[in-house]
Amino acid sequence: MLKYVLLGFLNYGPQTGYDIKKRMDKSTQFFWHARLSQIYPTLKKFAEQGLTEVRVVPQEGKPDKKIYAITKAGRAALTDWLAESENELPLTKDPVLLKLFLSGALDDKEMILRQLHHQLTLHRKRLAYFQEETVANIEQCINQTDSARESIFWELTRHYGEEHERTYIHWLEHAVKTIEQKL
Amino acid sequence: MLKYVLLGFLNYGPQTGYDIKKRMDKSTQFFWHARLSQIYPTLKKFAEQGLTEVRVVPQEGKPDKKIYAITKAGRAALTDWLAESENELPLTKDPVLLKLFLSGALDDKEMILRQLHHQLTLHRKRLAYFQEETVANIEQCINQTDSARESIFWELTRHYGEEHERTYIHWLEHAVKTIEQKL
DNA sequence: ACGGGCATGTAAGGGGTTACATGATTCT
DNA sequence: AGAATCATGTAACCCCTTACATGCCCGT
Repeated sequence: MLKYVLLGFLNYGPQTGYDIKKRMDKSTQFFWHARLSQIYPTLKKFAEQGLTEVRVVPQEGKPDKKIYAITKAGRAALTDWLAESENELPLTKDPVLLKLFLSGALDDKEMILRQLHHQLTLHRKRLAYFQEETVANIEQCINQTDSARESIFWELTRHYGEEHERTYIHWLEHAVKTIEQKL
Repeated sequence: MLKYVLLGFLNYGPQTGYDIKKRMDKSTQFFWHARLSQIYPTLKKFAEQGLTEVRVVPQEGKPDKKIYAITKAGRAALTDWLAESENELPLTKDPVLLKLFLSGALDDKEMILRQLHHQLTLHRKRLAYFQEETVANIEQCINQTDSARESIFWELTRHYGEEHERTYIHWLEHAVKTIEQKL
């Protein structure tokens, strides 16, 4: 899967693995992410498969830059994958939900409430992130690269993030109330 | 992490790995899941660590039943873990969001809309599942095992599932409209 | 007759994380 | 003075999935 994410980013224009990582951290971070130690080897394989072409830019004091550009074959692989229908729902693993589910094993209701309040803080921060930083990132990207068409999709996924966080926060507030009253 | 999930289920009462798997499929399935091929080896290690005690019930035509019971040490390990605060937000990987984010690479808007409609079908089914099957499962479990206290937590996580699906569906509907209009 | 439930496991491989390695420049 | 940014990678390890292996009983 990472394969296609990388092709997807290369489709915006030629860039290095390091560049892709930075962009990922600012955009797909919350529904897709990867480390450099996974990105570099994956990119390396692309050349063999004819999905990309590489230009090496020598540098001093740093490793040489490897600028990857997507090929026709690469673009074809990407669009094929995008067109495939997704038949499985994503199987999230959420330790917080899991802990709450199993919290019958805890006698101390204050402990559970502390956990939930802590989560509220984290999710409120992330909601703010989607409402501020992400909006700014998208705007900046539109200005720099003239990508009105793409921006529709970026905004849609950003909006999902915002709505998701809002729902999570409401639910946490509801959970706090329920536990305070019923436990 | 699976370690604690298994301890959590064993805390409801002694049972086999097969039993745990069945219960998991009916309850935590959507925020935590595992295969039998992972559950069995993990349970096996517990005995060595003194977290469980095993009773072997001979059977014919089937492998002998191994009924695991949690020990004091096991319960302590479980409650310690439950009390630990979660500092990371769960990093979901959602291929649908990812594809939509990268859909600028597709010229054919109908393809994108088809994908979204397909997702709507899947999520509506799952919403119904949370509203029907899960409710029934919880009720059945309360009747069978006298677990009013635990049921508060089960209902809270079920409720999360319902709200999450509702939000996802609303967002998909919004995405469909946006693409129909703006693309 | 065939599929599903019961009940246990092993082995191979894929995907991902963590740790290690290098080294100049720029910001705080 | 120390951290962050730039820029690449390798190696060990862990978690998880997929495939394989066995075999009876029950329902349709």
